[in-house]
Amino acid sequence: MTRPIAPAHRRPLTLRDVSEASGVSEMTVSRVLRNRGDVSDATRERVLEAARTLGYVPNKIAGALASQRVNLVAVIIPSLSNMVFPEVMTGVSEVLDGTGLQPVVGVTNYSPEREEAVLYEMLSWRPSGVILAGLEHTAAAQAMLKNADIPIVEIMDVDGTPVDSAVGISHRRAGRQMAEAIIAAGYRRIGFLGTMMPHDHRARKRLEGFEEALHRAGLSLADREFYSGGSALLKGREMTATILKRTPDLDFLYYSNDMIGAGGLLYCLHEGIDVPGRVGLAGFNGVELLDGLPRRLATMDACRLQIGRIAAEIIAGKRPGEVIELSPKLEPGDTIRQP
Amino acid sequence: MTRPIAPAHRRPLTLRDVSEASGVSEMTVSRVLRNRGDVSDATRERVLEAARTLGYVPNKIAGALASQRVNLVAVIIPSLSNMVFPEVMTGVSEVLDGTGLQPVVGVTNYSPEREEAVLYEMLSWRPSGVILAGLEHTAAAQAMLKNADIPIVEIMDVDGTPVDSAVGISHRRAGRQMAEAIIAAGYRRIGFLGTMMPHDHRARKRLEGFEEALHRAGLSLADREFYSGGSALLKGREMTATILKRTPDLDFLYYSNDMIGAGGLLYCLHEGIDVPGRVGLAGFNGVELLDGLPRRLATMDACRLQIGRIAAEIIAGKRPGEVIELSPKLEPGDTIRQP
DNA sequence: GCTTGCGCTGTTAGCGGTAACATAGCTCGT
DNA sequence: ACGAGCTATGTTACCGCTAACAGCGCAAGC
Repeated sequence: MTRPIAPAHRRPLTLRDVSEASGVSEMTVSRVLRNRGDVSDATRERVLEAARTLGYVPNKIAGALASQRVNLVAVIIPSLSNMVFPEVMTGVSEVLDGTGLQPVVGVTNYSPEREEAVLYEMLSWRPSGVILAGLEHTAAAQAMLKNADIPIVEIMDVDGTPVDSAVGISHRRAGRQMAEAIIAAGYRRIGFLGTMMPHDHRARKRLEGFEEALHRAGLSLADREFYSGGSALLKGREMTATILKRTPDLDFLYYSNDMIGAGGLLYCLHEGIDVPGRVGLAGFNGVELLDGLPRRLATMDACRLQIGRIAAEIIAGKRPGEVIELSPKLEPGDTIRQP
Repeated sequence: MTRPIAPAHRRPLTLRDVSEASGVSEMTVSRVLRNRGDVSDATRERVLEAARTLGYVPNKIAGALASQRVNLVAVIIPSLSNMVFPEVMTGVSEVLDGTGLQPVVGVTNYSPEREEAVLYEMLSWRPSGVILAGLEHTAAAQAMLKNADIPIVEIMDVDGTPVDSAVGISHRRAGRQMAEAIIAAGYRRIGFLGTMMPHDHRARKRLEGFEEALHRAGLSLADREFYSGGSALLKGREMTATILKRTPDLDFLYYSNDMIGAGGLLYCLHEGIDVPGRVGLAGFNGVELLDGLPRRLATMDACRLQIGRIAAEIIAGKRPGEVIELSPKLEPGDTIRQP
């Protein structure tokens, strides 16, 4: 391993080094590097040249402390591995890119305690704003958010009371709408398949809305099956086999996410089960993956990209903070009978 | 909403506020909050109590400047949306979790210029280490890395010269091994399907190794098909249709990643093509998704979790820096004839 | 010629912590 | 009884940068 080529005992470069190398004051160097204030072209060139040849990288820690400004936006999400949050991040980045603000991601793995810890850590860097998933947080986290005195945007969900702003969809309503569509299509023996995560409040709310609509129609869930961990596609396959064996007369399966729904779809196709005639299927999220499946799974778009964009716009001050409810679109695909 | 105990026109809280509230010096407060040095239990309690009721969150900016220590590790990767880097991140987090170090993710979208910009931004926060994907960087990025005087780990690939340490697999060798297995299984009319990204050096190296092994066996690629953007699963499906129409006598399809490979597999199954009898298939990466497919796609594990772990161990100083080549395991699955 | 105003550059005083050292009050051994 | 050796706490001097203001030289105005 070659330790970098450089004077053995290098002191890290500072503005002073650049200032000495270019024969101007540190302040002038600072102005040049930040493009702030008037500097003559000649001086500017000399400074840039010196900075470049020295390989100077400004110290944002010192800069932030002195200016009381930090160009960071904390983005706190439950997981990176389920295709939904990366898309939110895309939206956030798109908008933040032009503003000089920089997203910093923290992952909680659906643990409220971890969320609290990540939030504490992030706030200690004094970011310009916080975007975080969900409306449910520990009391301490809520208190920190309220105290922070920066824009806070809670995303994905609007069923609850935000600390400051919120952008998302109503998962209760989403569940309700899907149930209504299923009932309208004539299905009656309906099963639910989902995760067991106690802290996935959005999945919970969808299920609540779903059951509520069923009850209103005089129906109730005929069976349900839960999982945790593992390959979602595989789990979807397995759970579908299990639930259909246990309750053979089910005529619809509602999955809490598209990935397990896709597994279920592949299972049914493989088993030669008539979809959507004998059994109808629906998932949730509208992930891109579904486009490649042999048949298009019914699903509901969660507006992820747009949520990311709007949240970032609020943080960037391009838009007033408030509660913004987006309307997910039901995409019937090919796995739900047309009534 | 209960406004926490705090004045309307709140000045941000500092150590001084806590020190005044608890009647000790700022230094003592600092010691308590960092668990450093001796503090009597009575004082500690008083300070913690004061900090808690005030809702004080330490300012790491000031702390880092004063102590010249930053507990951040920059992790710079090309993309979050392809299932491979999230797994690397998992490995990194697992190891870093116990160390007080914190990963900060930057995404480059496979653009060298963006990588350079992200690196500059990250280095300006003076992290304790850098983990970044690949061995190919702009000259300026290389220079920054060399100058940074912190541990640098380049991950995923070992075919080239690292700045400092490297952990990964040889993609040339991986391509070669897959070709050898395919040839040994008796396939002769081999096609390649992959991305068009000019900056995906690892995919490029795999293809080079693959073709090299073919040539050595007196063969060459019978056809090839490229794509960019869109749903990988769908693209895999479409490209497979295209290439098989154009060159109907192909008896093997080598995909540059598992996602398009899965699309191809679904297409073949749907078309009733005998896999692996009439056509064999193989992908690359060993993504979890494949577990749920109707048939297991042949692939090669890229050791992503382990790469993340080892890289983090090097940064955390638990392991000497060096070039570490891992050996990917060929998983023949069900889509390659057994010789 | 002397002021006025502008363009450019420098000086001073922190930002909110922490390292390093200083000090006050003890307990002890002898 | 007294200094050594603790423990618990305070003091001082920065860390590297920027806000705010001060100053200088020079062209234009009168």
